[in-house]
Amino acid sequence: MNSIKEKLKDSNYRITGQRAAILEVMMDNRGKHLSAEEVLYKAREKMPNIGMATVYRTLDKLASIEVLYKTMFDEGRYRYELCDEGMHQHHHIICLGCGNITEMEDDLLTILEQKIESKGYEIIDHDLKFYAYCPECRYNK
Amino acid sequence: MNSIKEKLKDSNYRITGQRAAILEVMMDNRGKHLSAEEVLYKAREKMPNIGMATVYRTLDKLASIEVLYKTMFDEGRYRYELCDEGMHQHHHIICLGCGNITEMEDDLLTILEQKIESKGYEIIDHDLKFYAYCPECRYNK
DNA sequence: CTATTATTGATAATCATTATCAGTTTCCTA
DNA sequence: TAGGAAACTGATAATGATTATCAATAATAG
Repeated sequence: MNSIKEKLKDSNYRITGQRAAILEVMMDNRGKHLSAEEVLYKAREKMPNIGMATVYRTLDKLASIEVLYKTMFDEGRYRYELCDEGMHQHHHIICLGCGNITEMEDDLLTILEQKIESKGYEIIDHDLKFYAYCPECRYNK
Repeated sequence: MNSIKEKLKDSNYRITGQRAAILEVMMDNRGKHLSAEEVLYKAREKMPNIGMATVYRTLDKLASIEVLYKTMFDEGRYRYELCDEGMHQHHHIICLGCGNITEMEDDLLTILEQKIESKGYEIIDHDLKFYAYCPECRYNK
């Protein structure tokens, strides 16, 4: 939580009411993957006049200083989640039935990364998604 | 190559001039990841009047019978590539410098998948991307 | 307190993709 | 082989998410 404030200060980023509201929304929804539209509606509960342009701008800004993580889950729109510490090695499981996204921690990819780096690449990040049926949807198929 | 024709027949899929052109484009560009727009322009070299709606329709149809593979690389648009045999276990390395996408074969994910399945999930597919600097871009940074 | 600068919301613009629809082609069957 | 049902096409309009524009407002440094 501290480290978020540090990141904000480090990037001479003016903390306004709307930005605080958006940050609050993201912190209230730790672990969830919200679309810009979802953030807009939730933020309007705290600040009714907030506009969608502000939401997009703020989310992108927060992603650029690594307070948020911005990903596209093959559905044609971006989703945002709060960057936790230890967030580096986390993967997503997307349920093909209900669409829910859950996370798993793991660190098995280092072997693969070493393989790639031995070919001269410098790896910055990775992104691993599993498409699956969750226990419930599997049962109801 | 045969298996493509089989897939087409199996899905009572009418093979027209435009579809042949699009398939040709994809086969000429084996291993590349083309956007719909790129396919359109390349297909127009073979058939000048082909329309973009046809390209989208055909690409999606080919993806649905697993002749093509449709993915989104975090840039807001879909890309298509020919499904090779043994395509199942292949991952993408996206260069953050030049944007080139290369592939690697591997099979280390089965361990992870077993872990997830032991929790009751049924895994259908996965998608692993590495964001990196390729040897050349790394050198010129 | 005031000038500079960043931020905001409304709106229009953009970009990729999808839907619509009338005209055309293909295929099946009589 | 003709004729009709069904699939396919291209042009165009519509959609949905995101980005750009711009005048008005708010925050900050001096």
